[in-house]
Amino acid sequence: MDKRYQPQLFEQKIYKEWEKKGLFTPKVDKKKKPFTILLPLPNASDPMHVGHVMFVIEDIMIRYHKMLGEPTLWLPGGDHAGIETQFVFEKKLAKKGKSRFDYDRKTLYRMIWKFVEKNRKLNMFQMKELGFALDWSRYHYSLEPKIVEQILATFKKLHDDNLIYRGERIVNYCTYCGTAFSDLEVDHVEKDDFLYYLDYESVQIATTRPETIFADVAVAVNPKDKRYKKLIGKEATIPLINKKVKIIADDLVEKEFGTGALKITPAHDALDFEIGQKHHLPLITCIEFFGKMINTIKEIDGLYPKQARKKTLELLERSGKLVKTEPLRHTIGICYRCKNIIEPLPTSQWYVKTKKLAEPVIDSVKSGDTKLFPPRFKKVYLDWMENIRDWNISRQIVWGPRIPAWYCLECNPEIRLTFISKRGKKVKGNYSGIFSKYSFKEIAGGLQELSAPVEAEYFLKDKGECPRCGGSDYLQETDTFDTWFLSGQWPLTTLGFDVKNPMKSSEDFFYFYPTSVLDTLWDILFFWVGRMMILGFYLANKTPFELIHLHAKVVDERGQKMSKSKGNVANPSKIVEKYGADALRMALVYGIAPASNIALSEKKIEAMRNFTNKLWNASRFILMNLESSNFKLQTSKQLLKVKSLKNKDDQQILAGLEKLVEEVDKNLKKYRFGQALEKIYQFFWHQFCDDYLEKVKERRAEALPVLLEVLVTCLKLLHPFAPFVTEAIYQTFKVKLKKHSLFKADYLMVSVWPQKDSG
RNA sequence: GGGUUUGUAGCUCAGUUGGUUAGAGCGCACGGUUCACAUCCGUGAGGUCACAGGUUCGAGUCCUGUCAAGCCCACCA
Repeated sequence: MDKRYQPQLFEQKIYKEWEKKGLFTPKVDKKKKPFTILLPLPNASDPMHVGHVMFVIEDIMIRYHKMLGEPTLWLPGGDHAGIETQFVFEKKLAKKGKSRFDYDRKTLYRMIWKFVEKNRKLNMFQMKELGFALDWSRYHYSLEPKIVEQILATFKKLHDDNLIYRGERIVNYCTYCGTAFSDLEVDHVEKDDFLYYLDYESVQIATTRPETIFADVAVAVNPKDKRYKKLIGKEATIPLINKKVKIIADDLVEKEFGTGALKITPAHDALDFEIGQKHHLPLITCIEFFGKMINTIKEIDGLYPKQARKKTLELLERSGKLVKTEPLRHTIGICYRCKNIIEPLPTSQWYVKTKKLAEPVIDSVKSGDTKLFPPRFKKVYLDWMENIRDWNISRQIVWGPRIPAWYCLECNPEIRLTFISKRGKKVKGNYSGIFSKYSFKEIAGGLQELSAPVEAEYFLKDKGECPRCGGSDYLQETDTFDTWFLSGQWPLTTLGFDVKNPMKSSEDFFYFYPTSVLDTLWDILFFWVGRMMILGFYLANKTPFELIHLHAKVVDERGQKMSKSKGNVANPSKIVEKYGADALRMALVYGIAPASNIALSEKKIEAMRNFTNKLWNASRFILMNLESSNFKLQTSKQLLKVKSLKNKDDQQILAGLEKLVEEVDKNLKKYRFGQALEKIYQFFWHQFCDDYLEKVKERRAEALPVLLEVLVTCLKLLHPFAPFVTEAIYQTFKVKLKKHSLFKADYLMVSVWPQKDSG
């Protein structure tokens, strides 16, 4: 053995061997209950970052259960990650001076596909690099045909069950990304802004968005507000355009805020939209989808809202309608991806009715059929489920499967189309306005986007003709599915569930579903876990997992979240290269409490690297003694039964070992991985090396059985945390002690977990 | 506004159901090259466990309040 442990010499070699021997693939034994975890599928848009290394917690559980002799499956996958990926790709395009608008959707899709394939392979390599005991023979990708086929069937089923509808309402629209977002995808930030008091003649209103006055359709006051009682039903006048609107009463209006009178702009504010619906007010738009002003006045039209605000204020001031300006700190919604301000806009989107679907989920969590760890998340999870809103599943991007609905253009002439013509010219307009100039083939070939009015008729099956008029000029919806619609069915699709005919699902499904543990970052508890449960119950009538285990976020030394923009993202491959995978793995686990943030520092990784070296050298010491003594290497009969040893030190260390086994076991069962590792570290380094090993130097030969017993037991306990170095040492010993009972298993990875009474 | 978590050594954090002198890693001080390891070994300094009350024979650990920080949720224009 070398003087130092050099991970580079062993890691890849050992991983390949494990893989070759099929150790990652569970042996299905119907008499035994399997232990199953689905890997939270990494986004194929990006290489993995250090946060992903937290999957090591899953690896620890998997390896532990494998050593307990359970059929153990850890199923890997890759996610096409719709918006995320398209966003990353568009940034790449931008560097080349291009944008998504330069390509028709087929071309763009193909380009992204190619880009993603590269990253998918990189992701797989990185997971192997970290030693993850994933069953690669069951790997799935969210865009593979079988998976997509299933999720389309789910859409159909939801539709047949009347749980899908199209709705026109205010959505969170990012004019930069060009798509709507669900409420979950909107970040909120505090911003110092101003509150402007405007003179509407009969009444004064206060607003932060003076540029939207052109789309006002009413002014609302609280019915209990004495100041305005007399004005209800009267009129107010919008400045600059001198338009008269009604003053209405609604208790959603806060009396205390501003003047207590609220201008109602249903097209550009969610609250206003709600009030507008209630009072049957019209919808006037003054900001279009690319973020520019329309339907205003000639000084403003065509400007972006920011400039428009400035200009509007200027004009208001000049006309004496700007009464006063107050500073105001409030929160605004921004796009979680590009950080631009979210524009609430009215659009038609596809929704899933979620209220009913959430009921069995709530029951399951309440009754404890599905548990959460740490348990404190139960409350917030239930809270979200109980107040769930309908789920907008449509996204206006190309990257992902399109919603399987078709529109006949003849039957829906008001459909708005955007496409690139044969001559490479971008064309926009309603079908009714352009059908005479462009053939259907030309439109379909260069199609970028279509936008159908909410009342448009669609059909679900691509039959070859419109079921209504029999025509063949129809186009598929260009909206794609929200990524979570696909990954929300991950436990079902990857295990071979058959949506159309559940009884015909694959054997894997019946054996492994529900899975044992779902471990993930709490960031996506609602995004992902919530949807998986909803769809799991809806389709399979069972929870997808028995336990939801939430792990922590990795932050830098100063407690800052790792993000690219901060430039503090650590590259796991680089760390592995420098310190070894085991060191990185242990650095993320050692001394952490469940679901609290983890500050990763280079010092800590170094400390863990030193620990792997300590293991290595203690082993080297034992091996050297083994070789220099008269120890018969090939037989186990020569060994004394460790239990019969009389020496006090021996007894003490063995008692300590027994206690350690018990404690590690207890901690692992309670998901206290940090504690478990700390216990092993302390025992091995200080009790075993510093103390016992030093003491027995004078009677090495005699102590050999004890040394071996303690070493192998520690290797086993440590294996889930540091699989490589432990396996490397085990193999080194195995070569010398082939027949020894401690080295029966071909690989430490599949050896038997230490039992309490084994000493 | 509602919810939730955290506040323990210079730094990053453990401390499981309340039980003897409160722990680790890193850092710091001093001392060690002997045949496992300088990625090492030994010795040591350093904490009124945020603050104030309470329960208890006994509290870092349970309860109440205060202060501070973080996170999540929410339609304050």
